[in-house]
Amino acid sequence: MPGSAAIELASPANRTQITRALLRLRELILSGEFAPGERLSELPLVERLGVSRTPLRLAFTALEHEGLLRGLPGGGYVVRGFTEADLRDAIELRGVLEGTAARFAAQRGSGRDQLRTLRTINDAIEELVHQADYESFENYVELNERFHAQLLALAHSPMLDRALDGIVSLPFAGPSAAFVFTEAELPESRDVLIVAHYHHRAMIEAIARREGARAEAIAREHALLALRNLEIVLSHREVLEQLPGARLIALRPSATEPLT
Amino acid sequence: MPGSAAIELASPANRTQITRALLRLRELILSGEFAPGERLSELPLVERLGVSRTPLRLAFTALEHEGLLRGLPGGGYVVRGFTEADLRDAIELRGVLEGTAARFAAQRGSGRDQLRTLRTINDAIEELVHQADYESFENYVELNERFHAQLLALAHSPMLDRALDGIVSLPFAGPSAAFVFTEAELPESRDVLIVAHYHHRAMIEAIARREGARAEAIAREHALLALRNLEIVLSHREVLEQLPGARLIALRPSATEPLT
DNA sequence: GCGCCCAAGGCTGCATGCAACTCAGTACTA
DNA sequence: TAGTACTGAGTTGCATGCAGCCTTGGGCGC
Repeated sequence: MPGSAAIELASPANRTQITRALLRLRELILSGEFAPGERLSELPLVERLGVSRTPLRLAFTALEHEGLLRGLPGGGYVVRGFTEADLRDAIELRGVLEGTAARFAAQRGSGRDQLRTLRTINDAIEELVHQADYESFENYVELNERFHAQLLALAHSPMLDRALDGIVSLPFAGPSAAFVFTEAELPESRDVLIVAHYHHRAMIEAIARREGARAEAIAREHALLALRNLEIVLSHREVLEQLPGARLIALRPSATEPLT
Repeated sequence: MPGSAAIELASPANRTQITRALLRLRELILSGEFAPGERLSELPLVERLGVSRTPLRLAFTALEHEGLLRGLPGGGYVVRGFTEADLRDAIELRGVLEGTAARFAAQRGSGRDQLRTLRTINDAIEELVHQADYESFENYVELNERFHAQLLALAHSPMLDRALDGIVSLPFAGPSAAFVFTEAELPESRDVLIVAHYHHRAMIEAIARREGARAEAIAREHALLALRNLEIVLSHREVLEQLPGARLIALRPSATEPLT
């Protein structure tokens, strides 16, 4: 579940009623339990989630800032829907921001051992790229997330962390979200992983050589790879269903099943 | 007060107790009433703001997401401080995102009349650039904000809006924040306005010609202008005081007044 | 004298009652 | 028939009481 661990913000302590409500509610929304635009009333959810209205409201506001809910002028919240254009923009924005992270990393080039960590992660990825079993894939996703997290760490910019959080918290915009289709063993899957791994290597090289502009360009192109994945997913409806929050996406009429 | 109107999010209706608490509390924080790292307790603020604990807490969470407060693991909130590096990064990130907005505008080039609106705003700015009185300056700031808002509108990207909101909501990162020093009539002020206006014109031209890369580069450089302003402000402590949220900034020792 | 433990105060997390607001449906009037 | 005003249900906004947590200070034991 990408993005679920993104905005923890741990404002009040964890394992509170707020956290309970937040996790459960986010799960319900991403599972498509509510239709986009549907209003979420407090009282029905109170008994459904087993928390009282106060923490539930705080969970609402958290989800609003996270982008999954939208506040109504007269009070109350509705589930937010996304268009295909939103998905594309979110992914491209992630590319822009990760590109900035890569550039910062190259320009500032502080942590020598931090860069080594990045290399270590990527070496581990290399061993998985050519494997086809499901477990390897799960490991790949895990390592891929760590790679991107480490890249961000190399940038040494809390402000950049914040900005990227706002994008990655969306269910489909994380660095691994679009890989879901690989699970379905679509034929295009293998090559994408190889290219992605090449991007990682090139990025590391550019950062090590302090080639900021190149590092930025590669990171952007790397995200566009996810965009390509998304196009594939959008054209395979049976795979799309596995994408978290798929029910929140308003498909273009052309991609929609005919009205029966 | 840049950024104060940024995240309205109008979640619950306006003119509520939450809004009252939010506006007043933000004002108090930006005015430097609380030191960075200082803990904000609910009860003292309840009597000070005249609202009860419930809306106050919601205001806390809003300010946390806005970036002015930080939640403690054990509960409670502290005022967040910023380093000079944070300021620089925030401004540079605004440049990156506004650059993306300009590129989107160039690539998508939808609204012909929207672009005309941008031109109209900039024509109005042109008449003010060479005036020196205070009223003109206020109008300039107003028009400058509108220019940047309109540029964002041209991008037609709600996701981009969101990302930029997260940056601009910071008190010193808005497109006009660094212009405060002009009020103090520092000698460098005039030329900056002229260059900024040139950037605006070049941006419009690039967008009209669908030159995405150029539009992006100009917008980035345009933000770096604010960065230069910031450097000037940071070296004039008497002007710095006028920057909203100045008391939240941890100055480098070199720029700090000697320990007396 | 130093360190640990205990207790008390203060603070936040949570639940719930009350009030005000919004919206929908209906009936009445022009 | 169309428009308006009213009423009612449902919902959210707000305040406050209570309970549990963390912190801090003092006292006691080693």
